[in-house]
Amino acid sequence: MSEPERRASGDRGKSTAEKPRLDRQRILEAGAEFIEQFGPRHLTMRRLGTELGVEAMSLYRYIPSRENLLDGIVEVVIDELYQDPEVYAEPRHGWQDYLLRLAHGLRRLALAHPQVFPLIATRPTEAPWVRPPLRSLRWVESFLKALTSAGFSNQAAVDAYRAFSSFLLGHLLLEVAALGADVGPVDDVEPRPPRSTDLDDYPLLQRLQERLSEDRSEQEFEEALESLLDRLEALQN
Amino acid sequence: MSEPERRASGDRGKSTAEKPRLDRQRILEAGAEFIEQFGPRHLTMRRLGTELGVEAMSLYRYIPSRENLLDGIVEVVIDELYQDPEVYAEPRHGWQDYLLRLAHGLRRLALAHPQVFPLIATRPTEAPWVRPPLRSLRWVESFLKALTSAGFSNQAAVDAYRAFSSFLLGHLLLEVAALGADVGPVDDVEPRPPRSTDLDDYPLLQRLQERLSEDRSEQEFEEALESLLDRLEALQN
DNA sequence: ATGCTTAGCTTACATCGTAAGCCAATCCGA
DNA sequence: TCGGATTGGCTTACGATGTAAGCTAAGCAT
Repeated sequence: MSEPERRASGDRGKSTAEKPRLDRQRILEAGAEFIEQFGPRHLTMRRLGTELGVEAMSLYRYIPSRENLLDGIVEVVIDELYQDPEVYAEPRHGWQDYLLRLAHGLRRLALAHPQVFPLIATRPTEAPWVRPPLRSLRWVESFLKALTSAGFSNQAAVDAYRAFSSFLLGHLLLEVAALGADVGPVDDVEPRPPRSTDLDDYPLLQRLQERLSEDRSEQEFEEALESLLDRLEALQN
Repeated sequence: MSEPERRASGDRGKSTAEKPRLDRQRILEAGAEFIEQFGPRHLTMRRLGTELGVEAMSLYRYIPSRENLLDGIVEVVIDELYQDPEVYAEPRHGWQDYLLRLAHGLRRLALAHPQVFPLIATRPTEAPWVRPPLRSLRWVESFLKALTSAGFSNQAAVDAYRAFSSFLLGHLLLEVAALGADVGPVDDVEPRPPRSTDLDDYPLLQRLQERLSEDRSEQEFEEALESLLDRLEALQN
């Protein structure tokens, strides 16, 4: 009424626009920020709406559901790992260097987003053999490539991927929990129907899918346990 | 009206009573069972009520809130570890034996309750230095006693506790997730105000509380990472 | 008998996710 | 220039949820 037309004049958006228009990316980023500030539990459609100066239902033009919103937020945050110059950079100095960078990158990510990290760590992944927190097909492919091309057998590379995931998950989840993050059941999700993924862009994944799907949890557990005991032995006395 | 008095006659309850009366324990057990069957996401006060043949609000006479209900369920399930004869039994054959039993006991527990385990793993603990999944004061005390009396220094015992927790959490959480359990944010919780706990019964905890509260995540991470890399090196070629 | 206590029920409310439909502003082809 | 189509956000509405408040009937002790 009183306000002279807001979002005025023909110059579309780009200018000083105090209300830059809604779009999926903006929503996801706002969501990530919101969670970091208040914890996932407080992220509701209505609150995120008001945060963006908009009604809750407006979000649904860009986001099909709250579940999908959370998935999107996780993706957005994970994507930072690609922008991390310390991590991205072809494995120049051997696989150990690669794994070190990756581990440190993920730790940095977790510490930078302690509230989002539990989502990264516990939300179902797009395929059952993709394990958090290294939860994108791209990273799995990258991981397997680094190891196999360093002389690991396929099986060994897969085993390494699993061991690496378990290690990161356990340590980082406990570390952010200690920071007071809302680790605890954040939000419940139905086990997802395995969205049959397109592996065209991921040759290694395609080739190793079978092996990746095998259940070797028992052996993995026993081996890691034994190795842990060895390590602890060194602490004795 | 028509029904001739149910829960009849003076013989109080013990008999054939098809409606055995409500009490906290019974509610928690029903809750655990319910979660195991349908996943935590579907556990609502009303549904648990009907499960017990009772209105939702009746539960509140025994349970202050849903949060507390989940806590109780976790406790009930964890308590099974004490009943496990493979685990409980004073550390007869040295600390390694003790840790092996404990690890296997927890794994058994996780596999027996894949839907509850994520709660065990991610719900906030009663003190910040109690780390899931070994999340009861009793177990921490027991753990520290086993190690210190086997010659570990206090610091070493604490370090061992942390390494052990991370190991179990990572491996077991991923293992039950692979079983299709609702790992993903199950239910969100406010970080709990550290309920100042009574440590009178736990002399070691009392003595080591300071050390247990120190933040050594960086070192722990680096050491475990290095050890993991060593282990993976053996897989190469 | 009388009043107290107990255990479960009824009602009510705020908040949530989201389905359905509305409406004004913009865009586009004539 | 215009008039329909499209777009983007809003309004309303519904069922589910956790839980506060108060009720009531059965059993108890006096």
